[in-house]
Amino acid sequence: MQIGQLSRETGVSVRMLRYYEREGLLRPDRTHAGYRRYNEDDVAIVRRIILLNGAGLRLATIRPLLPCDLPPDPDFEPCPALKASLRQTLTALDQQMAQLSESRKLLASLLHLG
Amino acid sequence: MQIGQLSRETGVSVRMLRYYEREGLLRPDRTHAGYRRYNEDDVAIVRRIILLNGAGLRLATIRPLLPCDLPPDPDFEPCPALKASLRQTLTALDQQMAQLSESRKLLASLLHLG
DNA sequence: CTACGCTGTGACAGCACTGTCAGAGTCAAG
DNA sequence: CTTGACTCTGACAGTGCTGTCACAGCGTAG
Repeated sequence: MQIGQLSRETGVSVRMLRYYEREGLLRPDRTHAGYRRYNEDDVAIVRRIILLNGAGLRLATIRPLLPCDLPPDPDFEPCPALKASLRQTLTALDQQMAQLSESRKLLASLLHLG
Repeated sequence: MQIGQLSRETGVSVRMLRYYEREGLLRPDRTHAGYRRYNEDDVAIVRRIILLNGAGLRLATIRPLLPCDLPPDPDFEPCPALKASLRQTLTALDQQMAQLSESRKLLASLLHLG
């Protein structure tokens, strides 16, 4: 499929899909005319990007974990450095969730919602 | 206290404390020489900013809820518009927590942590 | 062939946040 | 008075993300 369709299927703007590629998160084939061609794996990748990026991870953080654990490679084993980085990301995520929970509490109290 | 001490006490850079003021989140008094003077309430406000901003709320979102519910005004009642906005923020926070939880799950699975 | 919609690239701009630097005033200690 | 730490303002820069615009090529339908 070409970029417009991928955009419609994922809700990500064409602009951002090209940006993802520039940042090394997508590597679509090209037609002879230079048009990007995406496949279903790319749809899955974009959904994963949306998920992770929406959780506050930056694209550079997401990049190394994109080829992981997709259908073709369920037993993917990240290299030690990546695993360490993942653990760190996980810890940061936990901290952020705790902070979010605190914020939620504060907001709820402002609304007298207990 | 002056800005340097507030910075040390909160861990927020002097630069950002001035930025908070510019954005209307802080309103310190000034000495005759123009130096900003902060009090203990300001420390509490900055901590609140850190909490909310760290949870992804932007400063403009935080601004209207800062004078709320601080020691001097435990029975603060936000105006209807603000309450609506708070509810909206709360919903967004819940969504973000759900997303964070999903992301966490994904990351954990990549680490084979169940 | 023409028209229209899609795609390509590159540039410019904006937001929210953050750092740094320059030039000048303030103030307490020696 | 001099020194050194602190403060003031304003400007410039950079990051990460996002939109928009201009100009050009592609490709299909009429």
